Amino acid sequence: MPTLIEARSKPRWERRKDARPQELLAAALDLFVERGYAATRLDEVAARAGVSKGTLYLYFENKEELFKAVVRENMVPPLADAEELIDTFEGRSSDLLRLCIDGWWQRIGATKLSGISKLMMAESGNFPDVARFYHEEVVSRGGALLSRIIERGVALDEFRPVDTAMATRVIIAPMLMLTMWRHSLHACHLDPIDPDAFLDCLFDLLTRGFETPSGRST
Amino acid sequence: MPTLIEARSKPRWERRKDARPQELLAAALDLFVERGYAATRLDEVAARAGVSKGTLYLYFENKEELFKAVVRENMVPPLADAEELIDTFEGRSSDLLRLCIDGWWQRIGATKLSGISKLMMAESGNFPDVARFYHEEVVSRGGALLSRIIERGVALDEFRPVDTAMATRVIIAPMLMLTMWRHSLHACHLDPIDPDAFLDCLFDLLTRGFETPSGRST
DNA sequence: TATATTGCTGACCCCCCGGTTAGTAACGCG
DNA sequence: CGCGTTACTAACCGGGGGGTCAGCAATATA
Repeated sequence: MPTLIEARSKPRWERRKDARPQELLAAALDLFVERGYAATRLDEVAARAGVSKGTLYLYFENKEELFKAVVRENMVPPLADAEELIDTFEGRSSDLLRLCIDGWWQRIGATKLSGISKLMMAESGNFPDVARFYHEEVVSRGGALLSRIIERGVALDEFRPVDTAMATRVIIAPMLMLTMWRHSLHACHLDPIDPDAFLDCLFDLLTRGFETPSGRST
Repeated sequence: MPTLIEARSKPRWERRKDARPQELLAAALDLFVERGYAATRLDEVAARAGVSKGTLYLYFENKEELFKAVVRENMVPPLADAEELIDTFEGRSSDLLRLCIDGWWQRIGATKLSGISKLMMAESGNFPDVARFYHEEVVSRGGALLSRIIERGVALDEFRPVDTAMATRVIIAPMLMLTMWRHSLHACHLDPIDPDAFLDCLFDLLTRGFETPSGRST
């Protein structure tokens, strides 16, 4: 209950047209990650951003467009950076692979952004339009990125020749799975897992599996 | 619109107390897998089982109990069989591992049952009670099962000594991930994947990664 | 055929949520 | 200070879904 003085000094709300979109996107990211796509209430997104639901609709057409904006804002930039890295990297392919895995972990896996991957795996079936968008913007680009690393390794005779598409998936699977665990059972304090140890174990397994019979790459 | 004759010969509904639970469970399994937990409508479950929603509530307390019954009916028996197999198996541990992976694929991974795993990964965060139940009944038992195989391999000097808990997860992750793909993006006709090739690739990687320096296990 | 039993129905309650809009209050400008 | 513009709010709408229950109709029994 505001006193008369507070009521005079502070308006009930402010006009901050420029700041709203970012604040709404941040609130939306938090809630999409916490609850998933379907379970996120736009009322709540607006409230967390300090505005009413009506305001949200001034800046975003609907729930789906809000989600797309969240993805574009957060998931796409790291991908672009990784593409840049691969273009310019000089050195052993296994080092490049490790660099990308660690980079992914630091910028996505370990952050709340990983919740977006989990959300898409979980709900894409119920929202095919969103799924298609996410596949184009994120999945296919991320996959292409890993494939290039493997092909680079094979071309330079650092990796034995493998089915690139399949190897890509075998690498991605445990990484995505790690985030799934952290966002599902792990979130209920069940089955805690040490991410660094897991990634070490994975990378160890991969280098042993990919290395050419002739020369060790680690 | 039933004619008079049809109306006379066929009652509008039948009393089939014994058959209802199974039919409801089958319908529920289908819909939980198709849509997920939250998005499954009990009206629709009842309709698919050929009864009204009220009838569903005669046989199951509520949505959560219905889901638990589906899990108990479908997921638990295969686990019990696998435990039996491990108890009695005599032979190389890598063969036992492959047997269990293939068995899982045939009885769960390749069937709609895999949708239950996917569903739990996707929604356990929003339904902690269900998550706890699923963890106790399925996750912990399945993990223990794999751990026993690895420990057996290490004890018989077939596998190099590894962190059992971590190795268990590294094995399970791609398997679960395979089912996730099949139920999410794959369901939208994006990124098709060949499961057998994927499992072969995984098993190949695992045997290379686990084998002792001294003797090959394949 | 008459009666008792009970498996089953379908309408109903109540809350929730995506999306809309009439009106209001903050603020720039003269 | 007063006025016009507009960013913002709050109340509202419509459809949907979990859960309930009074009553009915299918069967068992005689």
